[in-house]
Amino acid sequence: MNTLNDNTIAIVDDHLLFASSLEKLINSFQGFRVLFKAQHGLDLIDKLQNLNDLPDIILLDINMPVMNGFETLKWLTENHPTIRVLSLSMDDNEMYILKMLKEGAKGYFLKDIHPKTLEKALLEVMERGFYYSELVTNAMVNSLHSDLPDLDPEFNKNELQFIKLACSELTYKEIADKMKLSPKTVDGYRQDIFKKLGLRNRVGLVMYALKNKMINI
Amino acid sequence: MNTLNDNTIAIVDDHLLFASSLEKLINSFQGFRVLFKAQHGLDLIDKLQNLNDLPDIILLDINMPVMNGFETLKWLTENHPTIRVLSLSMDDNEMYILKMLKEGAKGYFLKDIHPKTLEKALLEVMERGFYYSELVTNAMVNSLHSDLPDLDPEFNKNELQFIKLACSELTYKEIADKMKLSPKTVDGYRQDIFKKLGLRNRVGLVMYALKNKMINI
DNA sequence: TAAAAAAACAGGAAAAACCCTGTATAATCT
DNA sequence: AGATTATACAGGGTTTTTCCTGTTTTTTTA
Repeated sequence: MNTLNDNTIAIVDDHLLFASSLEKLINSFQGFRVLFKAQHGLDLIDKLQNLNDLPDIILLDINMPVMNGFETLKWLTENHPTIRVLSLSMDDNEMYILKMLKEGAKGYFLKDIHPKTLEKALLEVMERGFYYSELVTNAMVNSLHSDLPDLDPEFNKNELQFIKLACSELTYKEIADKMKLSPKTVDGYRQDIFKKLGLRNRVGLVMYALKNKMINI
Repeated sequence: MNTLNDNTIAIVDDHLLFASSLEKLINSFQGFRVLFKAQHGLDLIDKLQNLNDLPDIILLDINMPVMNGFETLKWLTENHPTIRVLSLSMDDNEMYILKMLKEGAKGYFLKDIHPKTLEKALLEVMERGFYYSELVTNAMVNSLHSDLPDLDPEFNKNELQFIKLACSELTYKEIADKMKLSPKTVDGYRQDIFKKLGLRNRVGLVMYALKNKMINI
């Protein structure tokens, strides 16, 4: 085991138990070694800046506190475009997959894959630069013939707050009170958002917000 | 390392990568060794019946396909009450914690705990029979002064189907059509369920269903 | 099989959600 | 400064949801 020539890996995941365990697994792969672990995006940025050694590959979780996988990936492609980022999530949500690929991820895996698959993927990413599982290619193909609504619509602060409050049992009138706005204004937000996202009613909005992790359960 | 006297552990988790990694971690703990892994409850039952050796401890995930953690724990307490079951989840949802403890779990951990904590917990469970983290004791204390609605209300088939459909963009009339029932009957379901769960409106029902994993996002 | 319980269904009414169109005001740009 | 654009807000109507109180029908149980 030539430690010097090993490909180095960083793990970014808030589940310490998972990260620590995965570290052991990866260190048991020939030719790979975990350089460091981080709990979330900010932690990663901090560690990248205080270390003089960059990892070859970053395994990046999506759901994390403080700074999530999307934001982190965006930062990485801007600041360290040479590092290959593989997304490692529990969610097979197609929107997630497409969003991460669009941002420049070199692969997307579910946490239920077999260790051997991960090993193969790591090797392939080092050789070819990417690894697209069937999950990923399917998502890409599907995205071609289904016209999904706007992949990443923008919401301003008020709209975001409205969406959060709309996912509670508050009536729109109560939401308007909380936001110190007229009920009519709030109704305007609702209408704009419904049109932007192609929704029929409030339940659709709640499901949308959940799918896109705009709120936590 | 006396393999014969090691305490044995079974891991039940559908995330193969996590399970395999955790296995390596636990095998590195002194005095513990992973006997086998299962992907979900049914798989566990199968393996318990085909092996002549029972594990001392089972680490049980909650969110799993086929047979989830709640159902699995119920089966275990009925069929193998001597096995100590520790719940290992990503959700700090208080309802989850209480439900699992009520069913007889000897502990409840989040996946973001430190490996050392897990090791300590495993040791303590073997010595004292249980390990209650701060998370768990807090949940228990809170449950004393807040009168949560019915911890585990029962729903019949129609109610369950109604709840699932209510989490979509369908109107109640459309739901009634789908269920081949009168809209008034469906409205009766709604009213009963709202009262049973203390809900104000449909969004509340959607959030309830999500918190209790009655539907998937 | 008669009584009790549960499930299906109704009438009717108030509240909330939904939808369209239009105006005043504030912010931004040329 | 004047034009453009975005934001806040209104009027007013339709649909859906929510809620209350019943009756009829079916199923369960004694």
